[in-house]
Amino acid sequence: MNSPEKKPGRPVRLKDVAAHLGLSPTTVSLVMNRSPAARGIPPETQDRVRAAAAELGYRPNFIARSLRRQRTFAVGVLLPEISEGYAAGVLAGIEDELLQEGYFYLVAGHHSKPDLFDDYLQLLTERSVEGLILVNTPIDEPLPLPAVVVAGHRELTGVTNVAIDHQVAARLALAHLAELGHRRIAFFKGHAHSADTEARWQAIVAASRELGLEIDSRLTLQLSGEPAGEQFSPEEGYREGHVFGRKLIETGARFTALFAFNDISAIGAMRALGEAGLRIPDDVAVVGFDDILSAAFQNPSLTTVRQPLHEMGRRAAAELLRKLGAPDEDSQPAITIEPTLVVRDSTGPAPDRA
Amino acid sequence: MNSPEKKPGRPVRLKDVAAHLGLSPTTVSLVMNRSPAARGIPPETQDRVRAAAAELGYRPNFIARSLRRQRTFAVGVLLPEISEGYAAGVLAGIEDELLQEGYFYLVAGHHSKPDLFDDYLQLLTERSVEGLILVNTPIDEPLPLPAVVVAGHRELTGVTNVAIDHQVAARLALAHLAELGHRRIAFFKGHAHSADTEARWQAIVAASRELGLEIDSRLTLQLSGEPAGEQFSPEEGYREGHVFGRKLIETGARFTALFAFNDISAIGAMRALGEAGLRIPDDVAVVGFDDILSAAFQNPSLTTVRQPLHEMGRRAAAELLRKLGAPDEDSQPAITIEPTLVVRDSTGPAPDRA
DNA sequence: GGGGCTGGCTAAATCGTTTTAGCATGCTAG
DNA sequence: CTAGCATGCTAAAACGATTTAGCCAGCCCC
Repeated sequence: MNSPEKKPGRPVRLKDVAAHLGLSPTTVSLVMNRSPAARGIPPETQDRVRAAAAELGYRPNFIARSLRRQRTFAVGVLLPEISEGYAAGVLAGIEDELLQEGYFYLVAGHHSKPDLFDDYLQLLTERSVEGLILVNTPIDEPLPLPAVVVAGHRELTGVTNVAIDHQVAARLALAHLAELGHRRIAFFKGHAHSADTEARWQAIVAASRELGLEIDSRLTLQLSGEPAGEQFSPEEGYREGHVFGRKLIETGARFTALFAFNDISAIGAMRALGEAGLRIPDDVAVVGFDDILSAAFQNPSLTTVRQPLHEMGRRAAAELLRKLGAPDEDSQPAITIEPTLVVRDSTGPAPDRA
Repeated sequence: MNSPEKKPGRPVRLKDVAAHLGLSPTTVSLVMNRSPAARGIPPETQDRVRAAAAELGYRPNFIARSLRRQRTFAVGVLLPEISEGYAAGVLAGIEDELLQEGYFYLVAGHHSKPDLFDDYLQLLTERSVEGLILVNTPIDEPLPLPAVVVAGHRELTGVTNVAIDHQVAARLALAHLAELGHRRIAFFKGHAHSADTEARWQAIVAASRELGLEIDSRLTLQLSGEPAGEQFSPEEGYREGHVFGRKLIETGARFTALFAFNDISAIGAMRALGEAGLRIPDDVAVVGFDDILSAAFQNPSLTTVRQPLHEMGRRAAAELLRKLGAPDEDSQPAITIEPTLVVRDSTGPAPDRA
């Protein structure tokens, strides 16, 4: 009733509409596309064309159109693994932006295998995607298409890198702790293979200086993490957090707060601290990073720095579309996104507030 | 060095290869596609063609090929929201299967808005996807393409529904509890809008009968959950679990175990029970459903029924491809997947084991 | 020496659009 | 009366492949 013609017989083509009206395909095409060349076609005819198209249920064939116009309105997305949380969050943002702008995207998960990575790059270009978004995907060669990288590991000329603003992240977390009176803060550094590790640590060092905090190297533990290319396992991270929580206590150095590299290790550490008889947040305050789903469900719930994954995806997609629209302008090398601090129950006043 | 020609100048077309060899495009095409009609072309020429293609870096244009062959090797995926955990898990499975078989997919997240849903269906068909996979997406009209549904809400003729085997799920959980000596078990039923609610409850009733367990209606609470179409919020679910955990205690009816509808509500309930001074698993055993990431990180870690989301996605994709390959055979109306029980620390022997 | 066959290829149509170049027709202006 | 110019359309060539229908040369055989 609501849609005029839904015989699934076979799709109506431009030619059918033209024949039905006794006009040429050219005319119908011009009208349907509101082409400037349709200037010469009187409004009355235009209405007839549109009416017929609607009546017959004409839908232009995107494939044919793509071939002719050399535009696919599709971009390729490369990521390690869809169900990974980080990638899914970013992808959701990418999707929102792209669909809104009339684009679709093709996704390929390379599971961190470099050879698959190249294969998929091939397949995507074969399918004529117009640009690429790489999420958490290391790449050294220059890319054959306009590209934007989220959490890029390396700087590539002409490729925009969308990343979190580590300065802000570090300041948010440390200012929060400092304000609560914490002076002796322990840190988990990221594993060496992660792109974020070094930048974040530099930011922490800088923010500490600003706030007049001293960093005790005995209280700075580096997560070993998974070797690059291995299967990402959250449980591993949790276990390591647990082990490192114990290690912290064993150092004997006094600390009243912990800023972990991510929520997973923070949760592991909370468990270890609890087992050692320390109360959170009364004896030790804990701040995580990422704001994964579990963070809110911990006991106590975890204060953490939230990465706005959705927005990072959106911005990455928007920047790519901008590039596609204006290929000649040179693009900014980086877009940094401001994280936010989600204060929950794992942080409170320092016990030795003097 | 490894790839002969990577001038990004402009892509090499079939015609270029033909010209370079002094042959016709036809010949090159026949050879490249290993078409049966290439029978008449001597191996020597075939080798020359392939060598030239490799040398020039020829990659067939998928768009042109799709237009001519009326095959896109692409399917459309409709889901509520990518970053939703459930959907992401299923999508990862879909992806694995499809990429392996040389297909790509276009995803559209409709955010549970029925009008968006129809729009995207249009857009996907316009892009000539060959089939559809709907994840957790309600639909009443028949679909214009071969389709497979994951967690379908309704039966549709010709559409295969991939779903978890609720019988097995209920038996796994209840047998585990019964074996530990639990007789008085509380239940959280799903909200009325969920497709799984009714099927699962029926299965629970049946399994209880098999195991000789009685269901106490006072201990059976129905989650109100989000109204259909609202934003899915895990925190809501957690809060509701918390409230319902308290309600259970307030009923005054004795129970030694809880089988929740999902992990989120189980986690909320665990918190409430703990706050009421009950120890888990010593006083009350708790079983969840889904095995979300957080389940493993709870204290105590949560025993739960795991839905093999990845496999459900794989099976859905495989079934769709089968349909595409053999459109005439009638397909099975349903594929049920066996869940597994992940035993962790939230379950133990019943306190009143007599 | 001519019909038929085989081997090795190719011309041309086709998929469903977009787009460039231009054709009638009628009116206006000089 | 005719050049010029709108007006309203269309023919045909793309886009880059696949596929059908055949062409031509040479050879065999009777």
